Amino acid sequence: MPRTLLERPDAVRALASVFRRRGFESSSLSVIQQEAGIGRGSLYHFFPDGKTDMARAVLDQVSDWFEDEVFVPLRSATDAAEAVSAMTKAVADYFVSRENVCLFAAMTLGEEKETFAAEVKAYFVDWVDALAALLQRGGLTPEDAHENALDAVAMIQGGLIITRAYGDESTFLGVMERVERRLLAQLS
Amino acid sequence: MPRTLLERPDAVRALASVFRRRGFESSSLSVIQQEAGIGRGSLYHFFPDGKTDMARAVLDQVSDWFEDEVFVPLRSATDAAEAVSAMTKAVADYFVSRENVCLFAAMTLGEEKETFAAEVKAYFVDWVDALAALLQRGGLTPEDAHENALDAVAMIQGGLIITRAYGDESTFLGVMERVERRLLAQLS
DNA sequence: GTCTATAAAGCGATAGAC
DNA sequence: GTCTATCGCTTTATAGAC
Repeated sequence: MPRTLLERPDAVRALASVFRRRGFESSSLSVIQQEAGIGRGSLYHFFPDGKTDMARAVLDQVSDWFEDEVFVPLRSATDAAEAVSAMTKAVADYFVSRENVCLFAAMTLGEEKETFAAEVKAYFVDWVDALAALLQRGGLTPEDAHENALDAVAMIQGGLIITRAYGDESTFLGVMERVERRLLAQLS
Repeated sequence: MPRTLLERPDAVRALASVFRRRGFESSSLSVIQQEAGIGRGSLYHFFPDGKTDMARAVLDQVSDWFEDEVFVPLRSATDAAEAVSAMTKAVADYFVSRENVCLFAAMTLGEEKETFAAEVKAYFVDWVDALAALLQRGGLTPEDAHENALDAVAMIQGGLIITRAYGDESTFLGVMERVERRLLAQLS
């Protein structure tokens, strides 16, 4: 008899957690089976093309979250300062609750980097461009807006790396505070 | 007869190049053998404990380079502004000539992250602390110095990620320019 | 939709000749 | 110091019962 009946989105969430904790390449199917609590049969039922399919589904889910919770709010905001604060808060909460790992950043290294190069590029382009457009609406020149947006996203991503190296979550929160402060300073 | 007689440092350099291009976990011994041009027998002669030994040797070599070319100059500098410019130039040249990959950052994810956690932490602590001490000598408060140092290293590391995602080297050079400019602005 | 058993390939590591 | 052959194990993926 089946252990548990699963919805695909639940499976994707469980996979994402395993990939964040162990990395994509060292998450073997045996490990995934154990740590996600999903049998091999179910995995290949939901993801017929195997591990690559699982990675794609996970990246899609992360991408959807950022689209809804970060990029759309940035694009539709009228108050630039308010939108900057909302973004830094949403992003800080997101990564703190997800092992301080950005799966798109992880995909810029290793085996699967060519496979997902287009998706990874789109993620960062969408983020930087949405933030840059907001900063421009807040009064910055196109060049300043783009540079400040790119630097902010870079600082967030680098902050995740250093936070994992330090093993100290407050490091990331400090970085996020200063990202917010620096962006707000540009708007005033 | 032996194909080529190799010195260990040459082998380490070749390994580093393979690890940067393919990542540690997807560099199988067959791949290493082919791309580094070192036979299996030689690899286990130089690195008796296998892949972990190879990774340790590569990280040690990177660490030595940063110690000599970045950390020591930062610690011994008297002119803070000059030292900031020297650091950003050295670091920019280094990563541009090495596939825009920081192997220590790569080791914050995946299989071997526990194995090298201490070395990885030491690398980032040494870098941030050496830069913070310099900024403090340049007139910043201890708190401001440490925050600005950490943010600079984070921006560099995040800049590498976005540069790989964009597939465009000039992105990294732009980030490095602005890291330099921001640090110099603090010193004036 | 989930299970177990198994196939085929690749893995890291070792041994022993040269 | 380098080579090749090989061991034992794990890997991804598949097949077929339930």
